[in-house]
Amino acid sequence: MSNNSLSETLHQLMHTYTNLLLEGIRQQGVELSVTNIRTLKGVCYNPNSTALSISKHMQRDKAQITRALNDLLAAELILKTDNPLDGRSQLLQLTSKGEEVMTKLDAAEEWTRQQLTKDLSLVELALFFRVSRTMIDNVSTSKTTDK
Amino acid sequence: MSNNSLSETLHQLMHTYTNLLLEGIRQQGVELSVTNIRTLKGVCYNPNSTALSISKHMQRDKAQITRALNDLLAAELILKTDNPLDGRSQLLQLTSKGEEVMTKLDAAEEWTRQQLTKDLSLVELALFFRVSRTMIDNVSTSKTTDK
DNA sequence: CTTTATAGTTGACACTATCAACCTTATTCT
DNA sequence: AGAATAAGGTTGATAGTGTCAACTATAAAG
Repeated sequence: MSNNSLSETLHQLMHTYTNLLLEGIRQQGVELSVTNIRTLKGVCYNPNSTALSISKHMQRDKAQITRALNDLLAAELILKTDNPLDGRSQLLQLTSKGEEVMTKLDAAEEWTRQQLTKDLSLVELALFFRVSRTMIDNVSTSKTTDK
Repeated sequence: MSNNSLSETLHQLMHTYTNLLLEGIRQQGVELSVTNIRTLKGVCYNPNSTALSISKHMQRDKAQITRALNDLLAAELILKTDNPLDGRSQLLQLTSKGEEVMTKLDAAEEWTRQQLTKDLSLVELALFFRVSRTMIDNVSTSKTTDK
């Protein structure tokens, strides 16, 4: 319980969330790491995604994306097809197996959300999201403008 | 920016926070990892702390604490003294150098908090903390009771 | 048609988290 | 007291995460 600093609160919240999410994912019989799951979600929700578009979208390192995509390819959850508009890149899409897994992941994520937020009103939750977004934007906007 | 799920929001918030905190810490001329910093804070804010008390307090693995304490010892930020009440454990305390570093860390953390929350009212922030705490407790209490 | 930029891959490294095995000291039980 | 068991702490191993730099290949600009 301990410290009430922003730092400790965020660390504990993240730790709690991640473990609970993994538990939900395992319950669904899926064996992917959180990073790979996020990447899969990226492919799912971004039409005509490429490795770079996902990297930018999630603000994560290209290298990490490459490796995650390799894992997803090996698990036959996604497909790469040559990008007709650019010989350097490939377009990404889910396989039908990937779609199935996404359904399970959505269920796991929803289950996790319910566990975490069971005592919270919609208003509280909405404000939580809004505050979180404000914090993120407070930093990332100033970062992108001065570069 | 992308997905509004709880998952993505938390990941982005954590990513933003951690990087900004590290930036603040580096500005203060401190070269410690976030884990070591949290451990140092644990020693600082828990009187008569031992490795185990810190481990429990922060809900982190014993092994991780041992290694963090070794780093802090090597950096001469903490001292171990034999626990007169239990020959298996040692009591931990900050050295004067450790106190100095803690002062810098507090400044860095405060700077980070200000950056992140500059557009937020005290009421919003308090609610954010309360909601976070509720989420953490929603899970950790049910975990500890059914074990 | 050379220079420069972009998409993606690979290697290396630091940090974080978790588990199991182990050693030493305390505690409990008989 | 002595054996069994538990608790504090250390170590090794392994998986996952995040970041940087170097590199290949294509594309775009001059």
